[in-house]
Amino acid sequence: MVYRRTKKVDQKLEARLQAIMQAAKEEFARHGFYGTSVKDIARRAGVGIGTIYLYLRNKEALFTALVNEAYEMVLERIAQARKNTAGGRQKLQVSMEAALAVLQENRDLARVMLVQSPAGHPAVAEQLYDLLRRLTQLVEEDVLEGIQRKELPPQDAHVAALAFVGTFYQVVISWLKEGIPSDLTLAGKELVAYNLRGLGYDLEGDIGNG
Amino acid sequence: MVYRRTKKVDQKLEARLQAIMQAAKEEFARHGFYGTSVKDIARRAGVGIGTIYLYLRNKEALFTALVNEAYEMVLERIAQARKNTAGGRQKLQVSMEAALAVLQENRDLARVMLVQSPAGHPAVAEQLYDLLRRLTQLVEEDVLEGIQRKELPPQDAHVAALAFVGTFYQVVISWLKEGIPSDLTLAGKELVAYNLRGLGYDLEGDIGNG
Amino acid sequence: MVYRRTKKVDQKLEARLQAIMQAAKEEFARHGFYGTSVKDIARRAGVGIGTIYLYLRNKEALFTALVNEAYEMVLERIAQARKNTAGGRQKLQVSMEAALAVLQENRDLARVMLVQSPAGHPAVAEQLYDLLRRLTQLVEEDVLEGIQRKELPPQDAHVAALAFVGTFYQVVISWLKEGIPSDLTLAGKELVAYNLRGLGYDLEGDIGNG
Amino acid sequence: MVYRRTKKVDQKLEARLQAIMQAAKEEFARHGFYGTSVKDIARRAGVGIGTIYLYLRNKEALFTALVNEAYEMVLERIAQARKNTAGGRQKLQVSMEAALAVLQENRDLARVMLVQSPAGHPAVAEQLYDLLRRLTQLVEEDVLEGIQRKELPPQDAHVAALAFVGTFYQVVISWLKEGIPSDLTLAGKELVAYNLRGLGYDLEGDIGNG
DNA sequence: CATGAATGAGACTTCATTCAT
DNA sequence: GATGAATGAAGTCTCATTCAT
Repeated sequence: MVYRRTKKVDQKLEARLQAIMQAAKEEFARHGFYGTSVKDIARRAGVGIGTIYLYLRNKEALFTALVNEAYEMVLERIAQARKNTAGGRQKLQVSMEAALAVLQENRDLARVMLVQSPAGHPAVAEQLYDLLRRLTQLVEEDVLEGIQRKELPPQDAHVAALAFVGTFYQVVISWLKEGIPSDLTLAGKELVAYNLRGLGYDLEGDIGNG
Repeated sequence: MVYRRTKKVDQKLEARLQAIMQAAKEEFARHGFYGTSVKDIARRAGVGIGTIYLYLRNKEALFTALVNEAYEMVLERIAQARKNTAGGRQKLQVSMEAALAVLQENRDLARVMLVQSPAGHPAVAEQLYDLLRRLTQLVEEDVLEGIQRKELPPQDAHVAALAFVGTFYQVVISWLKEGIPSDLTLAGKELVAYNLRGLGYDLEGDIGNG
Repeated sequence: MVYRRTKKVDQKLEARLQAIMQAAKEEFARHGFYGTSVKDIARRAGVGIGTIYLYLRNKEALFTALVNEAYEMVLERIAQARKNTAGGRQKLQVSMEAALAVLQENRDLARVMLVQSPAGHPAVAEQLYDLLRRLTQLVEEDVLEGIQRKELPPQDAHVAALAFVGTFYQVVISWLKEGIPSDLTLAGKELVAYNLRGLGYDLEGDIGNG
Repeated sequence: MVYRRTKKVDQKLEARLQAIMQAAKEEFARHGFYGTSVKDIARRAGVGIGTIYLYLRNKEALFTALVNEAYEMVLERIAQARKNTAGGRQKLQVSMEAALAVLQENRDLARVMLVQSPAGHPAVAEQLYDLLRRLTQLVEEDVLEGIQRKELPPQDAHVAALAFVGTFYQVVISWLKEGIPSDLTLAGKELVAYNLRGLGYDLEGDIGNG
């Protein structure tokens, strides 16, 4: 009798993987990479230790997978938002809002990626920096475009982009660690203004129109 | 003659402590807290393992001491700079310049504190956040003062302060990890402009005067 | 089929725990607490080092468990013997015999408890003294009863009880360390006579009847 | 100029050795062999660590020396007492009293020898057993003599001697650890009676005459 | 003679990963 | 597929002993 991979079996496997990922997310978010043992994750996921190794190569791969999940989630959400938007300034604005929204919706994942990630294996930390690099690049392109169109004064676009991303990073970290600001979306409005001003956009009379 | 604590002996002890701290700084900067073993540090410092424990209580204390060194260096340098300066905007400007200068002069220490610190024991990571908190508070006070004096438009001073600090954090991280911008002091000029604009200062005609 | 806790598995686990306890018993009996490393025990038990920590919290717990085992064995055996006996003198007599019998049957355990125990952690040494205290108290009660019934002359019951217990302690130690007397049970007969006389019982014509 | 070993120098050396021995006595008495570090002893003696090694080969030798001191003190005191005494029974009696007296006068030393000694290196523990062996032998000879003279009933003299010594051992341990009996000399009277009766001496009308 | 800084062997313990069931 | 008992490498830290000062 041949073993047949039925849809039901597939679903069960998928569910199990999700349970593991969810458990890992919660444990890593709270105790970091080194403070979390594989046993902890297995217990929380309600599976055996060995089972985890059926789904993930090792502990580092598990951590990497989570960071990657957050990574792609953020980028995709931003891409989605930009697709339906035209104009450098608008693009920047919707990007910021999208990023904050997705992080607010996935607090544990955000914590893993932004707070705990640097604590993991260097290779894992690299992922976070890669994300920040891509975000920075995105912003840099918009800034360059703005400069070209004379919407923005001449400036070092790379430094500006880093500063831009940095404002978000810091606010999100504070939100994750201190709970302040309590509402990321609200704080986002302020951030948008800060950064657009910072870049040199003329906001006369239209703050908050976005 | 009995063993006497001569000036020469004292110097040697001090030198040895410095050798250990320096070795630790380099190892931690490169491999992080968990990626560095006490043995590694001992070897690099050219001392026995046990020797390290004559100077520091344990591995965590060694790490803490380094972060603390950076911490105090940064704060003191900023305090010094502010002491001889009047005016909210000027104070912010010299603070930024002082912070960047001291970090540029102590790259390994900066790396330990900013990049590797979150990876250490939670207690150690807390130190970094404490520094960032204090810097944020400093900025927040200046911002509030600016708003009161009508030099700045009304805004959420806390979010603004976080954003302000975030721009520096991100630029410094990039400098530490990518080497870009290559010159922190130069980038500082851009950052100053970005943040003063972001806060809402009117920079007409005087960008770069600081 | 999933991993199931079958009877066979349980037996194996129990056997392994016993192997570890037995190995520890032998090593501790010969080399004491500080003279025995966990590695030694693991090697003798034929298991990995880490395995020991699956069964016992740490080295001290392993030692404590052994002393406790001996402790309870002795007390239970004495309680058993006294349950079926009436009369102060008879109770003392069967207690002595029971104690000697159980020690003779568990030589390594006796060695761990009586010879090596004081060498372990202070907390562990305390267990031995606790046992001796309880035995002394038991005897003291019997002595007081005998005095009340005028079967014994007035005397310091506590000192008498200590002396009583001391005779056994010393003989057992000699047996453990020198092998003399070779037969504890036989020596017991002499000890019984010695102590009953010492306490002041009138043994005229009935020595050895017990 | 030749260095001359004056009496004054000799005295100073002797005093230093005594300070070390005294410090060691106190530390070992309280914390045992493994619980006491050479540094502890040096600090208490008010000398440098290295100085200890000028007087004693190593830590074990220091401990051994102390046990030996107690050892010889006890034996010598007993010998002294027996020298001026005739008669088996009297000899036993004065021996007991001498032993208790010397222990009472040297509580720390007693603690090192009786309580902490088994905790030290096996070689050190051996010394204690050696002392007990010699005491036992002494008693055994007296008992044999008593039997020969028909002052004592026939019995296993070795077991009797062990029992005899054991009563003292236990009472002294209790005194050292619990402080009960509070007065060793007083308890000694009871012990003497216990043991003489235990051996089979006829004490009619003369208890306490010794 | 005296000192105490320096050393490193060795002890305990943890935990990621494997594999027989 | 699923499990968790078993493993042992590797890490941190202690402390008896040495030796330059």
